Amino acid sequence: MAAANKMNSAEQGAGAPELRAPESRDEILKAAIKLFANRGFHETSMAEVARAANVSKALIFWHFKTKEDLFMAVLNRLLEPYVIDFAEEAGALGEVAQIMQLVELYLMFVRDNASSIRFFVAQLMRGELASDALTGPVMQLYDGYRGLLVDLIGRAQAKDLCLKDFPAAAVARMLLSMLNGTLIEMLFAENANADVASAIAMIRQWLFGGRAGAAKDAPPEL
Amino acid sequence: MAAANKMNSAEQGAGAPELRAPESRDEILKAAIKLFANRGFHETSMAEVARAANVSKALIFWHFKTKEDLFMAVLNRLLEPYVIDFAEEAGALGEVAQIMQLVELYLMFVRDNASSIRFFVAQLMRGELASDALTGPVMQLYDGYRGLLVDLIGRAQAKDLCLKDFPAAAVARMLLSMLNGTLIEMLFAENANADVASAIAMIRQWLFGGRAGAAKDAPPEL
DNA sequence: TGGTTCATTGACCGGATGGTTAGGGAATTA
DNA sequence: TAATTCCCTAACCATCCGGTCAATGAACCA
Repeated sequence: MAAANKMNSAEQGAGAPELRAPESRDEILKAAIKLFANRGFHETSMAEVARAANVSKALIFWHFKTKEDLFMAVLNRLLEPYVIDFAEEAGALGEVAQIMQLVELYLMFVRDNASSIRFFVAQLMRGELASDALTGPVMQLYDGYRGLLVDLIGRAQAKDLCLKDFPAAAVARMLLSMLNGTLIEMLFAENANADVASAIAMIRQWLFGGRAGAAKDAPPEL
Repeated sequence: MAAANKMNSAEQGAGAPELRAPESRDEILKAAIKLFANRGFHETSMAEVARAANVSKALIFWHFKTKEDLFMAVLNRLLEPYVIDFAEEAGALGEVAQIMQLVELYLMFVRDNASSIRFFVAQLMRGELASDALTGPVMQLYDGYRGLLVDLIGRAQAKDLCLKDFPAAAVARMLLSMLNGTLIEMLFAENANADVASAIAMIRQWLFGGRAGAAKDAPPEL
């Protein structure tokens, strides 16, 4: 029977579990990601996706019932790297080191996923589509991150390791504003790498300024 | 001759200098602003604009040669309040007071123009159209603001009135990141007013923390 | 061998969209 | 009054878009 030899030529790699269609579906997804990401939903036609993926338009509709289906698939594919467990990432270090590690995590994540983040923010901005399918996961991630921050900052304040002039929630909100501000700076200007280290240094100084608190046990390694 | 009685019914108000057509053009512009702002360019059809402005579609094309022409007109109209001379706004106060006034100016401006700013950011994000017509003025404004900030911070540092652990340019960049972060927080969540005062307080503490510098001569009045 | 499923396609369809055109009515001008 | 200009419209047009369909070849199954 010459078993297990379905695919025609190229290797199939680790296929997603839910689909059978060999590789065209993936080709379509890749093309759609590129097009949707830098042209948006309404500005991208199915014919363009088809052309970019070297398939017929009808095949796209065979794989995905509708254009919005395709868009949702793209969205979910792009959302995959966003499943992060921040709590797990920050080991059992001291509060100060954990906070700084979260800061670095945020910045490095932004740097490494700049293009999809730009896409998501643009998408979030104008609620045009997928407002629920996007805001859901994104907000969950965001709130988790902020929760961790508030908790850690609160504990650091209790130990007098960290700026105490404002309630932990306010400090956390401001820290997030700094991070988000740096994010959009990185998103707009393409000089990503340069000022990340500087931003980290200034945040550390702001949060733990005078205190002789925990040493710099987590070198940035950017 | 019954002079000066052209318009049919409603008062015409202060007409823009460059156009003759009585009021329909303005009606169209107003409708287009609303539609473009919260539905985007490609998602807004000329028929919709026509319906919203209570005119025929053809009239729009009589006033504006093409859809993109209309969009540019909308853009310029929305850009009008953005012609601010920051240097003039901040009078001859001390450096500290001037910096804080710039900060408040930024935040209040964002609060008062939230909707058009959201539109601009969304537009800037995805370069789909008008990338030049927008980035030009916006960047000019932004750079002017940052320039002022760098200068003032530098002078404040020289007088030992302000945080000196980092070069003025870096401090200014971080301050802008904070402001931009607060901006996007205000843009996404609609709780605008609440945390502006808090943000201002934290920025003041960050910049002029220990120093017994200039008094709070400019009450926020938010 | 013949049937069934899978993967794929070119051709087609109704609808919406940006844009045009020919014309009408009111005011101004001559 | 006649011609001209300005403002405005209904009707039209070509094009493109999302989506459907009938057909086709290849692999698998009986």
